[in-house]
Amino acid sequence: MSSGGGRFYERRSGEAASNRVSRRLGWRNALIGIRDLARHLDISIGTVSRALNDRADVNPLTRQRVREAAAKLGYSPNQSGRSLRRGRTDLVAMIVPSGSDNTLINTVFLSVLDGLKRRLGEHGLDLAIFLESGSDDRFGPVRRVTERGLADALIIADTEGVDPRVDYLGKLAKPFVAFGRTRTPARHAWVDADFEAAVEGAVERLVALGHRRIGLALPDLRRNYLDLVATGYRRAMQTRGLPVDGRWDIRRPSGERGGLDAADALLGADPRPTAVLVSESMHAVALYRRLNEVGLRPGQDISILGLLPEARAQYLLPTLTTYQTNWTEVGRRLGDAVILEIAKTSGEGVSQDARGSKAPHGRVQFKVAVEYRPGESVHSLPTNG
Amino acid sequence: MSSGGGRFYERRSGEAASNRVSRRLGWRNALIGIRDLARHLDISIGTVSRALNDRADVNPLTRQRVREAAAKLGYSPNQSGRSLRRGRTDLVAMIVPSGSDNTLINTVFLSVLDGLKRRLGEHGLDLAIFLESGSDDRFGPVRRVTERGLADALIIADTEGVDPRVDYLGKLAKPFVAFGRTRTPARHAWVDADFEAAVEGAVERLVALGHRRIGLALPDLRRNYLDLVATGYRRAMQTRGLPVDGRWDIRRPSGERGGLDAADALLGADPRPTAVLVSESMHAVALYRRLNEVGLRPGQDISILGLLPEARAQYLLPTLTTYQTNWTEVGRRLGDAVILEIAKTSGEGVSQDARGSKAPHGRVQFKVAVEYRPGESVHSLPTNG
DNA sequence: GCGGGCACCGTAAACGTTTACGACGGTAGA
DNA sequence: TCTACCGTCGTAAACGTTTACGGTGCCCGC
Repeated sequence: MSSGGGRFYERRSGEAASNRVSRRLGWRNALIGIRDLARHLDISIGTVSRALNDRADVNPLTRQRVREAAAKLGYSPNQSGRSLRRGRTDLVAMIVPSGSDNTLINTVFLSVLDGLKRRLGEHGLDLAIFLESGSDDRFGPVRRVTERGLADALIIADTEGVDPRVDYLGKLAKPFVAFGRTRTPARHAWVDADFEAAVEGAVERLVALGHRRIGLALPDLRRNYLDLVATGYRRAMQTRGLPVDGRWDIRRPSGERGGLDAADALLGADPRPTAVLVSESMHAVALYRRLNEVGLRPGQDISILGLLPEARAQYLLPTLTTYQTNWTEVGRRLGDAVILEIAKTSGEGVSQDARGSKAPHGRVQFKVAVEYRPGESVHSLPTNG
Repeated sequence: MSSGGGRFYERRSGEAASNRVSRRLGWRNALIGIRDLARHLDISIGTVSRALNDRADVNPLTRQRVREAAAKLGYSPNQSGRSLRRGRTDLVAMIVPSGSDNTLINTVFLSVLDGLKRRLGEHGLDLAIFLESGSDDRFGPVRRVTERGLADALIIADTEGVDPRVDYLGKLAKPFVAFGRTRTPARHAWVDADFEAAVEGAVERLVALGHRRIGLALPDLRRNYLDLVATGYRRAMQTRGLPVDGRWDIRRPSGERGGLDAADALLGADPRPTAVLVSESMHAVALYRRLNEVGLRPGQDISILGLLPEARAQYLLPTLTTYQTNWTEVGRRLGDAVILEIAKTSGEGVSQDARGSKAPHGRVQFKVAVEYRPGESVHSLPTNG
């Protein structure tokens, strides 16, 4: 019964099927296909497929037999065949900028991936990473993935204020989620950190400690979240009637060199700020270094407050006070949003006439909370400062 | 001519083909298939495929026409169909451990990815990331990828001394490259950093500065490269007739807590080492912190030398002297190795009888060089120390 | 005893490509 | 003029799966 001669429907093309497995190229121990499994069980491949896909019209006993045989022989459906037939790949593509310039994604990548991958896995989705080849062409991977049908949905990271990728994907009605907001008028799904809350909280906290001259040093990259931070900062200052001075509100190139420039600018300002908000790790490092050189101590002579992705705050001494985000949570939210987007479009396609009761049309737009992480780099001023 | 009525071979199934595009689920603006392109050009799909795949037996003029039409209509072959037919997916899977525990891969991930992705891209390969679900099951993703035929080759990261994944993949003759060596007797392809050279160079340099009591603090993770560092350290010490003391040669848990433990152990040893090698960022941070607390200064009272992945050495003050690796180069080497492995197995399958002249059977086994990055955390001892 | 319905399962047609094979027309050599 | 050959292209069969459809028994109720 286990490997006896088959029934008519398999003998018909027996001579071809017998060596079909061994004909697969490049495999010493060839993988087993659904045909092999069906032959082994003396059952049609249709039934095998239905059994494994938990369809209703299959004998529970048969289902059990098929399951056990599949486990024993190590059968698992070939993804290419399945994708071709079902029209979806069970793959989610994440588009990330390449290079080691200090962008947001670069510092928090693995944490986000962790939460994201876990959430996707619960829904049978895999994750593929596509790197952009440089800052020049942010468009190639997105087009490649959509045109070749490589993935069911995309996640685009490191969004800019106007990001051609969201227009493209929106026009194609391809499911996607942006990791970071944009200023695009069309509503699209995104997940982001609550930068406004971070900068508002930072200013509030410093003001409570007696600071009035608060500076802000940002990298001069074209990223939407940097604009959010900048405008949030100005609003927080103006709301409290605090001076907004162009000499304290600066943008310098990314990396250590730019950080040193920023430090020089801030320390050279007259009057100079008593506290500085930074958003990039290397800027913080450079600032510490300059302060050290001129004999000033963070948290004693001047306050430094890290704004966002600073998981590396602990490397600095004295410890950097910072607002951080739970990036794993961001990953999970991204996963949820992607799953929802996929469900929405596939649902629309299936029940196109039942348009009244279609899935909720709202798009996930979620700001993940920031949390205050006290360090040693903030000090209080005399109240009559 | 552009969109006129077709020839007989397309009219035959015209009524079915006419709405084939619109039947694809979930797409508002449906993608274009090879059939659409062929109909548009009034050419058979076989010729279109041959033209796009640069086969010889197609009129150069036709090839040109097809190319232009494909570009104009934005056609790109569907990857599922192509994979199914050709038996390969043009995808390389990289298996990485999840979690944010401080493993090697975690600190250098994006840099490696950068070089790797670029090299793969040159050969038309894409990269997918698969995260392991935890430290318990390092096996699931590997099996999933191979059984479902998700990728043409795998890269497994963070190898252990005996790694079941290499046995499994070796037995299946599935192309793979290990990011990190193993102690498996069977020869397999790997790319790794030259840890031996790093530790040898570190000891040599410290000895030249007059140090004799040199300590080593490693995380107690089960990773092969840590064993390499440990044995390399002992050999380097013994070769020079230097004492190897169990109190200076310690393993502590990963992370800051373990680093503080390590610092306490090293500083409490009597006599205590005058120099310490560390391999993990958080250990270095913790060591700095403890030294700071007890009033000792790195590079003045004790030498600290970072061994490997410390791209974050610049965050510490005084700067951490370190041996670093060009991780982008590692990524490139990984890419080369993967490409070679793929070529080898597919070549074997095609010309199986021409076994005498098969592709070179050697496997890439490459140690990427380490380079010395001077910092401020190393000092010299009086020669009669 | 017969018809209807149900549970289960086999059949075959897709999905979008690639590619072995053969066909056709034209050219050159005998 | 016939044959051989070459360049070019259409035909159709794969690749491995899913799924609509129909068919076979069987039971139940009339």
